[in-house]
Amino acid sequence: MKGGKGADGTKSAPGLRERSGTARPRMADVARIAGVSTATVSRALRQPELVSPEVRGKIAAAVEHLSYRPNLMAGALASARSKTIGVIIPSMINAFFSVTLEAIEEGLAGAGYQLLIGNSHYELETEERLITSMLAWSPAALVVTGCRHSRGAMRALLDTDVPIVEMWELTDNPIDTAIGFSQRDIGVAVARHFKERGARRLGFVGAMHQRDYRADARRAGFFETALSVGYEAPAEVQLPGLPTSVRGAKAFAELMSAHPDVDAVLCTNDIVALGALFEAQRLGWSVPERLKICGVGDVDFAAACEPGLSTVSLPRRAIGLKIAEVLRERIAGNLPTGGVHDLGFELVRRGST
Amino acid sequence: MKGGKGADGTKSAPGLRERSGTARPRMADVARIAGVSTATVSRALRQPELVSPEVRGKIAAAVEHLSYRPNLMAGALASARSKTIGVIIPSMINAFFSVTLEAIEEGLAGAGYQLLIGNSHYELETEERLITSMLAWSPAALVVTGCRHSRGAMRALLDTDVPIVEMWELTDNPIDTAIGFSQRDIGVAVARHFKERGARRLGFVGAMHQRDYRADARRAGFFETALSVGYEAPAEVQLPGLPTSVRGAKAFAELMSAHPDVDAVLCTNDIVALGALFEAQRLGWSVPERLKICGVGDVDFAAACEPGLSTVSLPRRAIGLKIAEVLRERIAGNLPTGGVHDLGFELVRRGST
DNA sequence: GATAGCGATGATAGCGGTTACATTTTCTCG
DNA sequence: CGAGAAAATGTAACCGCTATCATCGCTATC
Repeated sequence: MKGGKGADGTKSAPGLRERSGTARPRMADVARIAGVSTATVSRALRQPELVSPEVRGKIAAAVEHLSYRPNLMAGALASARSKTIGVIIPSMINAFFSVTLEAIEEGLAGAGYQLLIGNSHYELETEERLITSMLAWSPAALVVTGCRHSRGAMRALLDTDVPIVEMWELTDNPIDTAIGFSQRDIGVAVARHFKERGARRLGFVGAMHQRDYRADARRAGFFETALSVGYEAPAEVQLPGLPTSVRGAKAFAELMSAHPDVDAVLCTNDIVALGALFEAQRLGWSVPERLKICGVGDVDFAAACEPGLSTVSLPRRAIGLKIAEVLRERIAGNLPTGGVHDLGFELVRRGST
Repeated sequence: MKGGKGADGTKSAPGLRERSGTARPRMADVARIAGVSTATVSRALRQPELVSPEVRGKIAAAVEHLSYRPNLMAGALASARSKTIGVIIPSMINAFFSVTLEAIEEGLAGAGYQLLIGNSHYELETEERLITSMLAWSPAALVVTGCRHSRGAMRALLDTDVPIVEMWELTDNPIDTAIGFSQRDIGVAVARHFKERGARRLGFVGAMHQRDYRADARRAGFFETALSVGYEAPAEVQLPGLPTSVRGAKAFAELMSAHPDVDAVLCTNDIVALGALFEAQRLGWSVPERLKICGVGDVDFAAACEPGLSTVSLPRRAIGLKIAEVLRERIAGNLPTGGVHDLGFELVRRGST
């Protein structure tokens, strides 16, 4: 029964290491019952081909009988490697990262890996803390979001033998392996798209200006391209706080009232864009005729609204699967060298542009 | 520099346990430099008040100098407890669980805990596998979603001393602690709400009928209450596969074409409901006059669309914070006994009903 | 028939900490 | 000032498993 339930009055002296009635079986117990040494049990469990079928059978029976589960920490300590993958993302709420996370998990769970997840909250210092504390678990690999890190984090990442993957961004100079796409080029592509669609004056709704530097890269690409194809600098407004639809709607309204000549708006992500889209409808601007709206992310939802939201589809799932693939190779030792994998993105044109 | 980068031609024999140039410092190194025993170092690190300030200073200096990080696995093995919290959720993509996850993390990260996350994909067998493998890490606590488990999982959960929290659901008979709300009552509340609003004939759009039994409990509450307040059994359609907006729109259209008399629809969640809402607009049904639509979850987005989506707001964040709170107490040993915490939900009426 | 070769298994030293217990140092106070 | 208690530190036995190396039969080889 559950320990710790006070009702029985058993005051368990804190700190006293007591084995409750049925102790969790150890490998030694299995070995004893099967009549072999622990070394053989260990082998039978991790490299069965080294053990004779007969003994293997006895061990399996003992394991079954005791319902033995190896203590992974002991194993990890002894072998100096654990079946754990550390993943650091800047936000758990952001559905984009969740999809990537799920894909990593799918690609690796079968091989018995567990995901150790950390949330950096878009803060480089928090990321550094997480990196060092995750490395203290000797994970089989560590996945971080982005290619920009604090000095301390950089040192820790370069200094370890754990395979490192930087995701959701590209760089010429990866610590080890980078898997993602060019954030900047997204801005470029949308600006060009607006041009093609005949927009006259561009606008931009951003968020977390100083913290989310990936979003900032998109913005930079958008602004530079706008200028280079003949626009004046896009009108801009930044959301206070996290990007939500409600805030997006409000910010969009401000943008349009300050710059009524704007006729094409890029929003930092789809959530914001959808807020803007609805606000536009409420305000009576016809989309896409009078006003074009484009988001980033291609959330499930963008395809369902009316008009459909044009957006940039990101390889969120592909990133995760690729990470899993690379990591499997990497851990198996086949792929000693890192590299950069550009998974691209896709501008999905729907009704809103 | 990074190990494993092939360029230098160093073929590192696999399996050979080699220390790269600068070995990771061990506690013994710190002890030597500080001129004390490892026991003292260990104490200085985890119960500083037991060590004299002077020695503490020397140790801190040595730690700093070597940039020593304790090997958490060794510590966990020796102390039979790890600063790890296992959390099993049925889906990582589902934003609801993500919010709870983030809240758990927020409430616990400060205390140095790491989240070990598993995805059960709404499968009880997968959950069982995850439970046993997570328990093999001796986590400080284990959080599972829901109160229904396979026999094997149940046995494992009852048999361990690790504190267990069942979340997102209530039960009269928790394994240890349950923190959530009544799924069934949500269905009840929405049925009553429709009645109050004068609906004549109810409809229901569901998903994952056989897998997501929590959604099923909502459905049951809705159907039973519908009957008990005088409706005939709601017209129903089930989505094939995961609940998405696009599928929701389609299923909703089917429902309405098969049962044109339906004038109030409960959708299993907001994503589906929003698909339905837009489809309704496309089809020219006026909302809420001709047709009322209600979702579940209160996603950010539900407040932004036009008309606003009526929905049931779930205590997603509150659940996570409560879990963190209970766990902190629990781990500190103050709160030996479990219990059931009903965090309730709230029907949020917006324009769509 | 002695020897090498090979597969299967056992013995055992760690992995890097934690902690019960022993020991030493420092107070406290009659 | 010395005894006893309290505080600070050291000693060493684990935690439970992995991995190296030694050992033990047996068969293949000359």
